[in-house]
Amino acid sequence: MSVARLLSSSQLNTAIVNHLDDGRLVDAVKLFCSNSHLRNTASWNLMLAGYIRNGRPQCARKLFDEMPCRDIVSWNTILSGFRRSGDSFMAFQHFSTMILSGLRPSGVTLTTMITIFQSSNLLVQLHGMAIRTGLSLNSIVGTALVGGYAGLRDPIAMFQAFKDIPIKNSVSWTSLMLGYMEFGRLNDAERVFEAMPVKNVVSWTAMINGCISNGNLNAARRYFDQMPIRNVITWTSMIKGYQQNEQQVNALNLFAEMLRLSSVRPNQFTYSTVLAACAGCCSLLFGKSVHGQILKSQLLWDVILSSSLVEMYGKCGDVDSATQSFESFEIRNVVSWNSIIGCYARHGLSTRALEKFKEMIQEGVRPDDITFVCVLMACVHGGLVEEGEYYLELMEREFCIKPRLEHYGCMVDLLGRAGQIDRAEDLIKQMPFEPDTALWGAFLSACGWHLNLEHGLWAAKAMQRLEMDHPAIYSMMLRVYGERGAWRRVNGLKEKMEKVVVGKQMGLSWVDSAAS
DNA sequence: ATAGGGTTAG
Repeated sequence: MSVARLLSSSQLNTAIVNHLDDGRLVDAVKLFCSNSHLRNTASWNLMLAGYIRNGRPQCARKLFDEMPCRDIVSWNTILSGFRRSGDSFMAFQHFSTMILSGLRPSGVTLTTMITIFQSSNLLVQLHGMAIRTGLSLNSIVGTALVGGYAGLRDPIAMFQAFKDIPIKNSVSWTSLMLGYMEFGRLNDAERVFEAMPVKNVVSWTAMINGCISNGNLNAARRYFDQMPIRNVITWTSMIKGYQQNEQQVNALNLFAEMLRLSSVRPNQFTYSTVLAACAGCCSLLFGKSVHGQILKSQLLWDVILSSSLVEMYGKCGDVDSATQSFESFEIRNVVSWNSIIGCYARHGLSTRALEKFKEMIQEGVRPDDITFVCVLMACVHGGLVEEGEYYLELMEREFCIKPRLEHYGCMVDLLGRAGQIDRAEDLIKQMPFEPDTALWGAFLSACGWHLNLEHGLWAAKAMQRLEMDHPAIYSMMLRVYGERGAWRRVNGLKEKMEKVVVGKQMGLSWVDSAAS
């Protein structure tokens, strides 16, 4: 760093801005500290914003408390910091202090507060304050109110807030459209979109995402094809739309089309979506090629992108590459750990999965509910009944995670496979959830495997009452009756099977389908 | 210097 002598406040501030824009927070701090004689309020505000932009809310607060004098920008900046860190209580407290100190809120203040307290009753108070101070005439404040009332699930107030915006631009229109999308009112959203005088890429993309979140993939694709200009966010949204609707091949085709026919280049967001699509259809070939593309593109491996890669290799059955990827990334979080533990669990490497879990705890990463699904899955595949019971108890006692239906499902599977049908049934009876089809299926398979007619029938009847169906019902019964030589009942069941299961997905293996 | 609309993982 050069040590040129700074002569004025504006020189100091320009130098701070340059450092912050280059992401050199430390240098900005040094400059700020070593030039205390040149500091003005703007210098303090710049540092405040710098800390917040770099995700250091605690430093920002300390600086804010030490400031000799605070102007409206200082208050607005610290409020935006509380928004970033999701601390609405502190935001409210500081806002009150500011008002009580006699400082008048600006449009920025109200906009920030509105976005923090959208979907809270405080919104109405803020709206009132905006009207009293005349700040509701500010288009940005008005647009924030539209989003706020959407969050409050009040379509009438939302539309009124929109009408009250004196000069509506495409941001205001898009907010209104998104509001209707959130209400599931696709027709109203489309009407607003049609009426929008100027549409840009963002409005089009918002429209596409709205269609997707309302489950209308075809409409989304129509808008996608219709729009004049698509950017990387548009492409990623559409690809993600296919991916989350289990249309992995369409997702991958669209990605290929993006590379081939457009000049838009993928980013981290695109790649993590595409990797999820590869994982979803177990396409190791495509996944490896995407991995190569990412390496060539020199993109940064953020924690999301890297865990998508681990997940892709894990789901595509390449355990070694999953391991290698996981170990090679410095930044890891719960999701990355879950991906690798889940990978080992799925592939029957129970010991390795449980070792990874212990390693994760040692590294101080806090497990979540999904971690324990993976851990229990590992116990199921290894037949580790005692370990499973231990972890089920551990998750609640040590980590305050209440077992969900999925965890109970694993336990039923675990006990059932071990032949402890009675205990599995006890667990079903005492758990605080209604069993789903998957859980009954696991239980029934266990009954079939262990020739336990009594419990199997109990489960089959329960499923019938709930109008659930599962191939395991029939295979269990076939097994049980067949084993007992009750061939007449087997034949009856086969007829029933044909009636009930025809047209639905049967539990046929590839060999069965080829044989028939 | 601070504010409003669109994208990512299990």
